[in-house]
This record gives sequence, structure tokens and C-alpha cells, in this order.
Amino acid sequence: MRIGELAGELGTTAQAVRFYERAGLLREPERTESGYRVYGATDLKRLRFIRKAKELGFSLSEIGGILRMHDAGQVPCARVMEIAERHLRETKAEIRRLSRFRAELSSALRRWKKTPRRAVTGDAICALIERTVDDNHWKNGAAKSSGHRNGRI
Amino acid sequence: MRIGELAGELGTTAQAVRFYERAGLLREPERTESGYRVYGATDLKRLRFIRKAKELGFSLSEIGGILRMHDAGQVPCARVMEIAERHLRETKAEIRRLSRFRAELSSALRRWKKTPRRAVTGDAICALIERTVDDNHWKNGAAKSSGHRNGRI
DNA sequence: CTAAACCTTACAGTAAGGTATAATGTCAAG
DNA sequence: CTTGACATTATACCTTACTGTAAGGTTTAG
Repeated sequence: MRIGELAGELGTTAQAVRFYERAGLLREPERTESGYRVYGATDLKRLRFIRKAKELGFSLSEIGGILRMHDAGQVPCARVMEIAERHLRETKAEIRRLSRFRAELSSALRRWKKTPRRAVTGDAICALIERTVDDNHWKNGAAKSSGHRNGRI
Repeated sequence: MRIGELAGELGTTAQAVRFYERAGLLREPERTESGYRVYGATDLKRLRFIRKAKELGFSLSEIGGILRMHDAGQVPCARVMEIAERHLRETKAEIRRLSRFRAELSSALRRWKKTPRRAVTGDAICALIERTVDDNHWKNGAAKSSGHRNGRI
């Protein structure tokens, strides 16, 4: 199969497949006489693995590491667990942080509804934000938030 | 005060402040005769708001929207709530997704410990990933994971 | 007076994960 | 034999939120 078919099979594009090849996730495939890439069942499985892992939150460099283990004959499942657990911990930490923030938001909002506007707002831009506790001691803050702004998927 | 002092006051850098100015979050300040930017208490408050909102997970363009509301004489707190609630919903959705994934991981891992390696692994790269349920119907997947790879804060 | 520390501009680069474009070549069908 | 759908390459561009660098001008402490 050629690159477009391989990509289409997994809901991605030929460019992305070439990108994965340059990134070292896919080996350089055989070529036809005219230079077209030709893929087989093994490549399809490998690409399916890459797409699936990416869906599950693995970065391409993590996926690269896993694939290199596989290529070296090792079973990478322990490493996979490790990375997945880390993602989960990070996400949980973020939801704790956000939940605290929401709690503060709602209590500020209650105050805000009870008090004359100007009294709460004061000289702040938005008291909801300026009055939150300083959470600098929680290293690794938001700074990225989750998805939604680019990629399809 | 000059740019370095303003930045230092809030734990950021002069470059970042100039960046905010170009991005339209800070107005162009007065200048000394020699062209140095000169800031006052209002600018300090505005920058403090920006940094705080960013810590709480707001993107610069969201912050820009909020500041434009403020500059137009409106109280942006309702909008702030809206964005914060959305961030929280997104993060919760992601933790649900990850939790499901982890549940699958652990059950796969139990199977994996009970069965001879080859039987579970089969011809997969890592059965833990290949055998996860297809969750494409959960639009907006991971595709970004949370933080950790760049920003100070 | 000089050196350090600060300021100015403009432009390039980073990370991640691609997407888009240009200019060209190939292959099957009509 | 031409049209259209595919393929090739290289290079540039996108987002976000900055950071770094070059090449210079200014201010301040000693």
C-alpha cells in the first residue's frame, strides 16, 4: 500500500506519516521504481500503535522511546504503565488546583452577589482573580491548560 | 519605574513585558527622554492581573478579552467565571478519560501477570495500548497532556 | 572616567505536532 | 494523449508564550 492509503486507513494524512518517518517513529519504507513509499501490514500495525498511544496522551518522544524498546526486543509495557501513571498524576494534580480555584471563585461570587458592585470590585480589574490565594507553592501550575485550541482528533 | 523593576516585582522579565505590550495586553507606556519605558501603579496592577490570571489557567488571548471588557468599562467577572468553569470541565473530562484508561491498564496488567508473556503480548507492540477500547467518540482527546515540558512558574 | 547594569530595536529560535505550499513526477482511466 | 488523483522533495508556516541574540545607547556606582 502507498502512503495515502496507509494514512487514510488510520484517519491521518500522508504528510503526518512522512513527519513520523523523519521523527524516527517509522522506518524508511521500500520504494517503487518511481520512488513511491510502499508499506505493508507491519507498518500499518506500527502506525496504528502510534495513533492509539497519541490518543491516550503519549507524546511522540515517549512513543519513540517505547518503539525503540520494542525494536530492541524488549516488552515496553512496564514503561507504558509508568508514563500513563505519570500523566494521570499530573492531570489529577491539575484538577485539584482547578477545583480549589473554583471553590474560591464561587465563594467570591457569593460575596459579590450580596455586596454592592463597587464595594467588592474596588479598584481591581476583576476581584475574582485578584483575590485568589497565592498558590505559588504549588509548583507546576496551569501554564498550558488542556487541549481544545488546535489539533483535530 | 522602568521595565526591569516592573518585571522583577512580579517575577517575570523585561522581554515578557514587552511581549505583553506587543500582544495588546499592556498599553504603550510613557517614555523617558532617552526612550526608556516608564510605568506607574496602574501598570503594575494590570501586569499583576495578567500574571495571576495566567497562573489560574487563562490564555493570553482570554486575558486580552477580559482586559478589553474592563477597558470598555464593563465588569468582566461573569466572563471570568465562564472561562474558569470551562477549564475545569475540560480538565475533569480529561481526568475521566485518563481514569478509564488507567482502569483498563490495570486490568490488562493483571491478565498479563497471570498469563505467559507471549500469549498476552501476541504480535502487538504493547497489548496495554493496542487493546484499549476505541474511545474516538469522546471528541477532543488528550493531544496535549498537561504542562511539565516547558514553562517556569 | 569607566565598567556594570540597564535600556532600545529587530529578528530568530524554542517546544510539539503537525499543516500548507511550490514545483515537479507518476499512474490509471477515458 | 490528456486529465485527475496521487506521489515526490524542500521549505515555510501555524499555535502559545515566551527566550535569546545582536548591535547599539543610557544610567549609575565607584
